[in-house]
Amino acid sequence: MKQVTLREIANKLNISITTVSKALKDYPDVSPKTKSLVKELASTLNYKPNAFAVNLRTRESKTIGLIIPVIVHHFFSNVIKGIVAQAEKKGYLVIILQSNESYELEKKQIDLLMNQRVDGIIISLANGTIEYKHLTDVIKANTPLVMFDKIAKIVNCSKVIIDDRKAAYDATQHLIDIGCRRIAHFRGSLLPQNSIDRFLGYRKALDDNGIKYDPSLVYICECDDNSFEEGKENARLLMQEHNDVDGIFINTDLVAIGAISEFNDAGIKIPEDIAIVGFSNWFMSSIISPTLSTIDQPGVKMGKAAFKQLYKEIKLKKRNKPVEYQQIVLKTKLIQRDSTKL
Amino acid sequence: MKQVTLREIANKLNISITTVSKALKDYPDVSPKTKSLVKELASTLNYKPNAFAVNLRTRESKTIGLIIPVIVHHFFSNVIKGIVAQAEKKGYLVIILQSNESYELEKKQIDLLMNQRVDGIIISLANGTIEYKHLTDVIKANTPLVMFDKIAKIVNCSKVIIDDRKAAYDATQHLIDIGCRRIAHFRGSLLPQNSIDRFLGYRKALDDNGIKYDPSLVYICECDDNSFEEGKENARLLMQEHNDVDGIFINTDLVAIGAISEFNDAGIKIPEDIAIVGFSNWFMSSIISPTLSTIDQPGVKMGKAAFKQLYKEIKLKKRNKPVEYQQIVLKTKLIQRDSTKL
DNA sequence: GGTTTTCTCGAAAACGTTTTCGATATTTAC
DNA sequence: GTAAATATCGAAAACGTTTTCGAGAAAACC
Repeated sequence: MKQVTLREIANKLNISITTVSKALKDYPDVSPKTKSLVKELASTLNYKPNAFAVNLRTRESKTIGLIIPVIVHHFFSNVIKGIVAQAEKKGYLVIILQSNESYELEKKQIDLLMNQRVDGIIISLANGTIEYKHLTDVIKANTPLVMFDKIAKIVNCSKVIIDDRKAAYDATQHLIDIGCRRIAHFRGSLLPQNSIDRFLGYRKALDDNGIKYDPSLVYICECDDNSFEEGKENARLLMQEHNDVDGIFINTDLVAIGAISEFNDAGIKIPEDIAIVGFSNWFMSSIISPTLSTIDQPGVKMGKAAFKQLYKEIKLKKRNKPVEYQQIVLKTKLIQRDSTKL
Repeated sequence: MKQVTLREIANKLNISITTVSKALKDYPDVSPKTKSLVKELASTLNYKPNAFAVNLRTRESKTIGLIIPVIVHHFFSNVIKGIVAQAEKKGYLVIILQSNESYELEKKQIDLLMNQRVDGIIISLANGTIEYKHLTDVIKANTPLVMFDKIAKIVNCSKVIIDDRKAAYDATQHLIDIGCRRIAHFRGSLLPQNSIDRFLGYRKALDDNGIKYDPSLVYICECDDNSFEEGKENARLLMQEHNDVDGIFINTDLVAIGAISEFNDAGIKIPEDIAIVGFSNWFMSSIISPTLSTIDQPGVKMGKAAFKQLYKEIKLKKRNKPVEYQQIVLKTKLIQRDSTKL
């Protein structure tokens, strides 16, 4: 039941702790004979180095922290999957925390992770986060930090994102390409940069095609737990207020699916009466009827890229080499399905 | 940039490290005066205890491990959320690993967590897991272990589950109650105990109501990534082979939604022609048309319960008190929606 | 006044590992 | 044969904390 230590092995072989340690790590100044003796005994005794001691001595824990706004979310859970998988490959473990979109919680969690002395932190910001001292503190403490998706441009660190503006532009352009001229937009809440950028992409596409921007065609939804209902609600409003709309670019697939459901019930034909493009390529969008055109937002890839960057910075920092922060922009692509097949 | 240590505080105040440590932890044998001096300096210097050193000394890391088959899954991500939230309340952090339904990976991950010396482990088994030595090893090593949902009955440890058999019984009974007499079952793959139990509950309900069990009415699906397609496929087969069926109990909501989609396309009316009950109460089941009756499987609650039990055992173990393993069975409930409203 | 109790404090060991540096023994070179 | 190079090992410090145990001083008791 007692754990096996270097000392134990050393005693049994009548050699020093030093030599045992070196033998196990293949130091050149240990003879092949003792090396094999040590290794054999270590494996029969099932020796496992005490991580606590190793951490203390080497000042690293082979552990990183991950803070995300919500865990139960198709995009974020894909990111988690990507990070965890990539980290495991490199021998790193991932501690997960959920900020619940709360700035206060996020601050506490950064603190928790720093106290735990994780080797690095990956974070996607809460909507409520508008100050960044807790993040710059991380950087000051020389702990690698990578932000993804919901980032703060001002903070000087590596970032992994998609080009929300371009993606939204593509989506809107697609609607225009198939003949839509009166295009509405269901956008996310005002705060996060992502929904602002998507809105800007939408406007830009209109401008570039000589379509006048009409603010009354933009509907806001909070995109929280009842996104589906918000989609229905906005669809209802839209039908009342603007029966001339022939296309909608919608911030999120779930909202789009709500809208589709409402239009289906109201007997409005998709895409003949109204064409729809969603965002994120949630797997339900290929299942709903009609299937939903959308922008593919590569969650797993994003997670992997975020960890890879963090890993690089951890390694550089360890060798006291300068790190240069990267802004990695992953490609999105439009996936055309029935909701825009005219 | 350098980290503040007890020694530093001690030197600045010309007292011993011991006294500083004691002062910060409110030991009774430190005078109020020095206590306040120490605390004040500690806070102005922004002292944070070195977790590595604390871990080494106290032999605990305030960290637990969690192994699940898949992260991107509505039920499991809810469990993660529950565990992470509850753990954070008690000052514990959670390391997450995904076994990918692979026994080999699961073994390695158990090893990883044990080497990391987590204070406890929560696990939901991979389908591929049929030997349990890696789990009994955990228990032998005196590390608290709690299994949930996909458990191994033989392994002697605490478990958090639902009564799959009863839940399936209730679902089937509900179909019978609303008048169904020829009831099919789309079950999960043969391996995991859960899908066996659900099948048994289905049979029992038939028996108790004097309905003859017909094996040809049971369809198998693997319930992996293309569950939706499996639901459609099974629905197609069912229509060909048994056009007299008037009700189906389906292992998983996503499969059920696939089936609904196929029936909708084929012009078969739900619930008039066929009534359907799903399983797990995925939020889409209240959104699909018609809305899907289902069994509510409380993921967040399960996560919380699992952590609470683990926490108890960690505390007991710390005091060298005997722990008695619990089998916690959470209540499920049938949620009636349109797919069974005749 | 002497003894006991109470208050404060600190020395030191311990947790288990890593790594530096020097010591000894052995080999090689000439 | 001696000198230099190489091969093999171990002592010891260090990482930063926690906790036991005892010491000394001050207060309380008789």
